[in-house]
Amino acid sequence: MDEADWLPPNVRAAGTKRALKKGQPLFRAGQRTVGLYEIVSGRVRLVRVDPSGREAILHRADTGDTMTEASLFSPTYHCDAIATTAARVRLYPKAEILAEFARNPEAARAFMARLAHQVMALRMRLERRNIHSARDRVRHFLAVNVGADGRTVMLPGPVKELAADLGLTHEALYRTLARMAADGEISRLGSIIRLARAV
Amino acid sequence: MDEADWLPPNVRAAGTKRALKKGQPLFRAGQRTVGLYEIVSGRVRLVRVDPSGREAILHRADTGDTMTEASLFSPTYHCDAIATTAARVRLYPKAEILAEFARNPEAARAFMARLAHQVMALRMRLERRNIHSARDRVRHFLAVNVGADGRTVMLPGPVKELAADLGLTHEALYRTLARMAADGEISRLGSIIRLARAV
DNA sequence: CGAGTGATTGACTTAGATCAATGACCGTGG
DNA sequence: CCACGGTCATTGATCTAAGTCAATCACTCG
Repeated sequence: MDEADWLPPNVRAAGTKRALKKGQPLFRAGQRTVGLYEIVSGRVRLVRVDPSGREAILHRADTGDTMTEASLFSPTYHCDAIATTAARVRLYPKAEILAEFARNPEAARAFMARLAHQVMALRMRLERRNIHSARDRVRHFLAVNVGADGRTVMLPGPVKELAADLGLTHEALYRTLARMAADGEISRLGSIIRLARAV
Repeated sequence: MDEADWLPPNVRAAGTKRALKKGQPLFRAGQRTVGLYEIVSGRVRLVRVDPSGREAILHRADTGDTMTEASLFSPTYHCDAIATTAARVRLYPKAEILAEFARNPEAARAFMARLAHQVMALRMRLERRNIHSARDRVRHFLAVNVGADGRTVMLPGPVKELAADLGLTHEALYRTLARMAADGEISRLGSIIRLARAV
């Protein structure tokens, strides 16, 4: 279930662990790239620091995520990585990975497939963010995530997390769900949402 | 400058063109996947249609974009593609592409690099959408897109397009830029924005 | 020249952010 | 075994930034 499942065993084996204290940098812009990182625990942010010292967050990687995929194809980092919380990370060395891709086309294929799926998923989330109304954003999420029966959606985590994913405050999401339930559009059983497929 | 520049010549050569009328489907969910599409002109949307018949847009591909990268690794489509406007597309056949990847590691590498960069860019745009304030969203965009001098940002297109990218109405963006200029935070010369690096 | 598009600004409205409070639940350390 | 601190879930009240509607001007293109 891990994000790094797709890695071939010998690359996995070459992984090395490292612990970070909160606020500690993992790497800095300009340094030579070393490989693919997997967040074992904690959270790491990728930031670009502008000359005036302010941070612009490029990405937040959470427990289980991988990051710096693009750095495999670039000699140096273009942003800083800083531990947002205390964190443990695993590094899969660039040389190992690229060598494995060269000698094992199946590994390359798996990586490509993984990246392509990420692109697809990210585009979809971005598209969802183009929807202004909270309710329609929720509808979009539900439509895309219905189970095989076409009526049931299992929330992957707490509602608060979903709210962040949708780009809403948790309050706004609670209210929206409450209103949708009141209108009979959905019904809720904890983290299971059932659509009223009448319409 | 094309989105499909990275394609090796023999795959490019295998491309076949097709014209679509507005509203015409390019493919439907469930059909066998055929390859990578490049939009030569016009616009195509990827949609999932829920049982009640409403569309949830997964992605909008514009002139110059490529789409269906993930379909290279899946036997069937999981959404419909429909021409939003009259459009011309070029299809690079899946078999050609995968064969090329197998025989030419450099092509595979280029594709991986491309996907990895897309993932990075998409994550960043998503991160930007997490910023609620219009002004901070603009600041994020500027910080990430400053030129080498650290002060100048060239807008890639019309302001309206940027607004869409930022997830703002164009009015909101015009106003935000006007206010930032009034406050002396930036100055504008047409599509060139210069930051006042004082702070 | 007129149609179409981008740029810009004004007035008004509203959806969602913010601030705040409460109850349920859960692990855990004394 | 239970009290306490933490997080999630939920709802209320208030405020404001951004959306919506609308108008004007400049510009380009056939």
